[in-house]
Amino acid sequence: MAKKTTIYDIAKELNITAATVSRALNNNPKISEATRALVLEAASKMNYEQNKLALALKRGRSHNVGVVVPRVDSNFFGSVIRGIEEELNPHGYHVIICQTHESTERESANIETLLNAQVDGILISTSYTETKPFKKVIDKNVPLIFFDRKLQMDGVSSVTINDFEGGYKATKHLIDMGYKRIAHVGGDRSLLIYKDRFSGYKQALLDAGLEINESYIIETKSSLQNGAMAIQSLINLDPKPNALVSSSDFVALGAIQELKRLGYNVPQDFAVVGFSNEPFTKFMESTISTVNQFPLEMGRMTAKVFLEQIKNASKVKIEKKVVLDPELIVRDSSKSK
Amino acid sequence: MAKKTTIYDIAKELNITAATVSRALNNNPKISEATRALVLEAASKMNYEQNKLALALKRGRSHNVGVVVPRVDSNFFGSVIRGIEEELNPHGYHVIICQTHESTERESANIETLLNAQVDGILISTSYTETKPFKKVIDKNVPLIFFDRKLQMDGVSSVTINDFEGGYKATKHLIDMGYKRIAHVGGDRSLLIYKDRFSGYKQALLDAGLEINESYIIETKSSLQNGAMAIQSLINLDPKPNALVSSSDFVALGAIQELKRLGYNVPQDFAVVGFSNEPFTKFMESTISTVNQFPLEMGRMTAKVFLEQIKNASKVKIEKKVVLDPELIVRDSSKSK
DNA sequence: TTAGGTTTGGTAATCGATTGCATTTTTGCT
DNA sequence: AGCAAAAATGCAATCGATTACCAAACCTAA
Repeated sequence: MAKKTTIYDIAKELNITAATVSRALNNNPKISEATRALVLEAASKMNYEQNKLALALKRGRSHNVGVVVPRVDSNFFGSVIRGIEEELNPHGYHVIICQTHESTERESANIETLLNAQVDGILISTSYTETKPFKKVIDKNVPLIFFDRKLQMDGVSSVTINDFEGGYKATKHLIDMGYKRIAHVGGDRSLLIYKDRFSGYKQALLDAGLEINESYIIETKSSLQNGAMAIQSLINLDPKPNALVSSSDFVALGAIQELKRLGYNVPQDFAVVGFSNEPFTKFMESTISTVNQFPLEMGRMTAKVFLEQIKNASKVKIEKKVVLDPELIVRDSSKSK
Repeated sequence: MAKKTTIYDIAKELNITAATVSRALNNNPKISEATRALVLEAASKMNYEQNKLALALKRGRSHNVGVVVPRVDSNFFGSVIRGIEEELNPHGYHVIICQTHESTERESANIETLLNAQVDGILISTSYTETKPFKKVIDKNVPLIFFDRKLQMDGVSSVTINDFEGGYKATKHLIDMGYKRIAHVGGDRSLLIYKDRFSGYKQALLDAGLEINESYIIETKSSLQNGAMAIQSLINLDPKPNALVSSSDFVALGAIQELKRLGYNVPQDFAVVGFSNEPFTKFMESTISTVNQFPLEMGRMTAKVFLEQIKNASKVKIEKKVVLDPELIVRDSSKSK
């Protein structure tokens, strides 16, 4: 039940004022070495520790930053958070995590609570498609940074990967391997990341002089089951596709499993490329080609952009767009025809 | 740059005192309905929001809890954190995450910073084997709860799974399937979880009247590579084992891959059971038997124990040990002989 | 000796909210 | 109308630290 010692306790002990104690502890040059030594000794003897809450109230900075993600139990977001943490901790910042489960209501609620917890910044991978909910953050002058799933807002920085390039590379790779009837199974295209990956897919086809077959294009949520279902409908088309670019590793895996169940050989009869480089894609017996989004780097970079923004708080608002380059990882599921 | 409005601003606006405003906002019955209405209206008009920092300083409670884990980018800890979050958020608590990377120095540093960030509790999966670093937390009267990787400390609650039972069930399952020469590849046994899993393994053998072969027992860190290496050494023994219980899914996978590379059939020639139910274990073409630790429930339960502890803060210290029952999940890697 | 400069340390306001106690206003009752 | 009880609000301290401004004490040089 040790009552915490404050600078007042130390002051009383030494018959000086709290102001002196504070200055001594903060290496203020207006304090003589003699008293400083006394204070430091008393402080350590009394197990003094600065109360960060009081400091935060005085300074108006909590040294906490909020991170909002759809979920924390996926490798991608887990790694991003890890990157953010590793970059921010050494600077004395703590990371407060919130999950939205892709619900915009929850996302709003999370932002709300983070704001009045007085966080020094909000790093978010949003599920919103409109900027309205973020106006308030801007108004309060709280640094806001998007990562992965961003929105286009003036004066707001973001760290993303080039999703267009990711979609393009994956598709071009399949084309280069000789596949010509390439399907696309992607996520909700009202989200920029999915829209961009899709655009990359289309562009790659166009650049190769291949035509875009609307019936080859499926929009669905990321899950094994939806991957299987996608195959079921694609396989009935005439001519049926012989390759698939997905914006999700889970869809890719579901598709591969279904293809095998139906007796197709992957990649000979049907090639598949996923997206995100989830761990299981390289653990499979027959590994899955995918696109690496460098989540650790994304997290680190997001944190760096935040720190930069904090430093220049007084100056003009800066808008920084960092776009990481995705890496195509070719594995068994698309290796040869 | 909207300067935040405080209760003083509202007070000035209405020509009353801040005390009245505070009471009105807190539904204190000493305030007349008339003024309360006025205050509420002014508050919403002026976009008032309570400054939690000031509140925290006054109350001595920050409504933040610290969660310390080896890492956040694994499915197991990610899920535990998710469970904690989901349970704690509705009660107004925020979760501050720290990673230790299994380093005890980092763990100490994390505890230190959490303490002077004035967290209301620390939930931790420790890498320590001694209780000394936690004395300070106890002294400061900050609720401390261990989960998964715990230490035995008087008056400290914990939420774990029955690791002994997990090891026992996995081993007994292999025995029931007819395997008699069962090896064990586990983690550092100075950590309780690994020691217990190992004990379960031994007990299952003893109960079945099988003898314990010391050369079948390997202690190593969790990784694919170490799994492969374990197989390399086990396979040279005479008589060579024909099954393996591991305390890690990664070791199990590494072992399976190496076995296949060497031409063995899994599970006919050699059965394998892992531990933790990592996602990839069920995504593989040939799935991996494992032990489910119910991480989401573990997280939720840990949070509940914390909330309970907070509520009874004034009363005697309570020590609550929650032990979840692990579930053996039988899959391809051990299904038949 | 004295005006003026340096050190060193103290005083008191501030950050934003809560709350025990005192005071004022209102109400109710005779 | 008079007055005690009840209701509504104000005053000021508190949580723990920082810091602008002020005030001693000491020193220096003419």
